[in-house]
Amino acid sequence: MAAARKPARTHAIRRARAQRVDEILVSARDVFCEKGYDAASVAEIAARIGVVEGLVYKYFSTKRELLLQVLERWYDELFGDTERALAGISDRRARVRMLVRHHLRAVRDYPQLCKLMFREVQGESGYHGSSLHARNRRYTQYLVDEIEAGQRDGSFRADIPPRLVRDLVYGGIEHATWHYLRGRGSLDIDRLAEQITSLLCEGLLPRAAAAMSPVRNKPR
Amino acid sequence: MAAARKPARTHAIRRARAQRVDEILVSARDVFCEKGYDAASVAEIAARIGVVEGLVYKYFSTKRELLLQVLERWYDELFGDTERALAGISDRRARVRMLVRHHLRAVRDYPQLCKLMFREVQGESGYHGSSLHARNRRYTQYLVDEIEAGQRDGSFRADIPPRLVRDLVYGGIEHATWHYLRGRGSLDIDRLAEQITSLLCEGLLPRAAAAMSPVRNKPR
Amino acid sequence: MAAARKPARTHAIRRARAQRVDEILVSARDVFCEKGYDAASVAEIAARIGVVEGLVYKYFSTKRELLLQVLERWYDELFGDTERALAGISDRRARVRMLVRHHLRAVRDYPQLCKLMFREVQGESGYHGSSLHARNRRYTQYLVDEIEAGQRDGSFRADIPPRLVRDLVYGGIEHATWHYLRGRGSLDIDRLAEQITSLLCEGLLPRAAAAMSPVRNKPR
Amino acid sequence: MAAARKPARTHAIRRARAQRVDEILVSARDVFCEKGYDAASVAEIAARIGVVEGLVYKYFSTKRELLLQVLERWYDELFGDTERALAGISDRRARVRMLVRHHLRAVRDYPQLCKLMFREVQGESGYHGSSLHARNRRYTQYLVDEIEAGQRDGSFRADIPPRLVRDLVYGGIEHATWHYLRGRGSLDIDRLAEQITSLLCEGLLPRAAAAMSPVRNKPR
DNA sequence: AATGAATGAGCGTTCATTCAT
DNA sequence: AATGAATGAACGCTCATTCAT
Repeated sequence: MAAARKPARTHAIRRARAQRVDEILVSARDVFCEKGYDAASVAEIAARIGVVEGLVYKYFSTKRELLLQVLERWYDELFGDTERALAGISDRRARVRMLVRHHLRAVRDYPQLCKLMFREVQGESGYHGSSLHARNRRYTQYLVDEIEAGQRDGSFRADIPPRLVRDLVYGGIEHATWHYLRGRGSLDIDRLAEQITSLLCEGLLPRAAAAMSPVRNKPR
Repeated sequence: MAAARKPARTHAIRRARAQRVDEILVSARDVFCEKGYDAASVAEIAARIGVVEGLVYKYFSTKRELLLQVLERWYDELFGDTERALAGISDRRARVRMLVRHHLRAVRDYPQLCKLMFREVQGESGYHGSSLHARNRRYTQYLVDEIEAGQRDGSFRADIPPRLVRDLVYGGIEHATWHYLRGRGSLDIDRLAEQITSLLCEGLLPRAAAAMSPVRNKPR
Repeated sequence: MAAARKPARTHAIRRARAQRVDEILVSARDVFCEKGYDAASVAEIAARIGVVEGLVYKYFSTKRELLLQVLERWYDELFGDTERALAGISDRRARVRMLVRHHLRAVRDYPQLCKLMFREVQGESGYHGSSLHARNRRYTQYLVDEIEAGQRDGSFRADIPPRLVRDLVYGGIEHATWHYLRGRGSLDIDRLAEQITSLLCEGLLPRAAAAMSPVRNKPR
Repeated sequence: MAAARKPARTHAIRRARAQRVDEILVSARDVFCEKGYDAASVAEIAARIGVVEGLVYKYFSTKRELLLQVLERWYDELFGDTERALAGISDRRARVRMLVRHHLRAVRDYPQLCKLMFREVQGESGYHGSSLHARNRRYTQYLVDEIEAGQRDGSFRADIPPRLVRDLVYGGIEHATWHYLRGRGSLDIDRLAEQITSLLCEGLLPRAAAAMSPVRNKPR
């Protein structure tokens, strides 16, 4: 009888375990977002879900591991969103705008997670080649792919490295969001997405088109 | 009552106040850059110049004050460079390129100082209105001024907020530098400056000109 | 980012929370009494019970909190003693003598706790209205009540503020104990209690009685 | 010529030295009073008179020495005041009242100096037998002498140790002043002096007089 | 699976004191 | 006589991590 029940029990345990992991990750995300990595304490992460510090270490070997998994989960959510959003859009510029818009939304919703990525994880030893790194590359690759495709079919000029465009977009959004969030204005995502897309896409027009109206500087 | 403190015995080489302050600031800049603010310890900053922790506090009231002054010095150096570089250039696009180029150089030399500004200082209470804030505004204002002047004389389209351009430039450079420094390629500052300038300036062309050649997306 | 902390290896004997709290409070009381508040170090309080500094902070948020709780416990012990001692005594003078006697004993046993109250706690911001303040009021009120009752029923003169009597008793005992403890004589509590009581109660005779035999000073 | 000037110069130097000592002691008294001993820093004491920490150590070997000398000076001032005040008063009770009144004034004017004596100095090793101890004994002896004289000539009962009276007075005043200073009421020195004197002196009536009207306690 | 007592290393900061100049 | 640079030993407090129960 005991043998017969085993699979069910194992399954239940596995489910319980998964739930705990979820709980902890949600709590960790909240605390990391509110306080940043250093100021967040494992004690608080545990306390918020009514458990004890030690238990967290049953599921995650270190505080850092916890941070990494929080961020991995976040990327995994973003992937789904992004792919659903791109589906059915074929116009290049519209696709770019959609990617920009999605990232803006992501940053608005969890600005701190972005910060954590950039502040605490990237560039630390061990990041390069990690599964988080892979997710980050995959995430930003959507935009790079779009630019490259445009360059291949001639709708974008080819003398700008696609990765530079990616950096301007993600770096720019980081700064822009920061300023808006801390500043007086609210963040108008659609407007901002259009402005960024417009600015970059028109800058990316092939020279032939751009050459027709060179920048003429007035004397100062 | 506090226990009586015991006397000092051996002394490091005496230095004039200003020299020590300089030494400490240089050491602090190095350590902050290598480890970030939190992980940097005042003890290490002191040890690197063969001095005892307490002495640092004779010249700087807190660790944070030390960070702030490191950053202020950095800005002060940048101002001189920037103004010398702009002098004598009147062509708008050349001025923009120069600003981009200078910032690229600054970030390449001390990529972490940017990060410190962005991560540790901006948005913390007390930053707004501080002399560091003033320096930061002044520094980033160079570019904003250039864009606004272009918008006023009609050489730049007016439907893009100048501050967005600034954010794309500074945020983008931060990401680009970061990627290049950590990645495989070396950083070709002149080339990168030209690419960024070209991309943005052409994206900033007045609509009338741009409207003549709308982006036509090829089907994927 | 903070450097990773290294693990613990050897552990002191585990104790139930309440027991540890007790142990710590006893140790704290001893060290505070021996050295005073400032010179007492949390490290020593911990070391005396074979425990590490940090553990103290698991149970008490600050050193000051520790002091406060030591004093609260002391008052709580005193209340029990005092009330048991007063029960069944109805003679006013006997009640006063009992209160004096009890305080003398308290001060003899822990002369420094009085001092700590008076020096470190009273008059500090946050004391007024605290639970320690409440205990202090309750404790000294016993005597004030007795004096007031005597004034109401005419057995004590009414032109002396009861609080002055209280101050003379508690302040006087503090000094007297101090001198005796540090001086040559031992502290004969019963005798001293009788002397103080006699001195004050007879000084509290209604004017009518005292007026009959005014103090006649001999010329010097 | 140089030889001839020597005495004058020596004298000038001695004067200058004495002035410095005075300056430092005044500054030290102020800072000790404002902050207490531990919280006072030698740096601040020096800064207030526009000199440098090191100079203080030219004149006083330690911070503690500074405290001791501040207190000695204070006692020396009090002696003069007290003796001038007592001169010409022969009535015993009036003399007691005057002593009480003078101490009340001293405590009102420099309550912190009293505190320092009691908190930081008395009972510390080295106090016993020190010149400060001598001054303290001399100061409180005035009152003890008065009581003893009264006991000798029969105007005070002899079964109360004069030192107990002294402790009640000085301890009581400490508490009373503390309460009044921190409390709502202002300190009416003359009234308080009269109340204390009256309470104690009438309590000190020879048994014969007091025995005529024993305290009759009403049943509670 | 969960608890929670315990560790230990570290950090920012203060300050009495010394001594070269 | 005066300066002020430098020391060094604490101290209060925090927290990731371990492990007995």
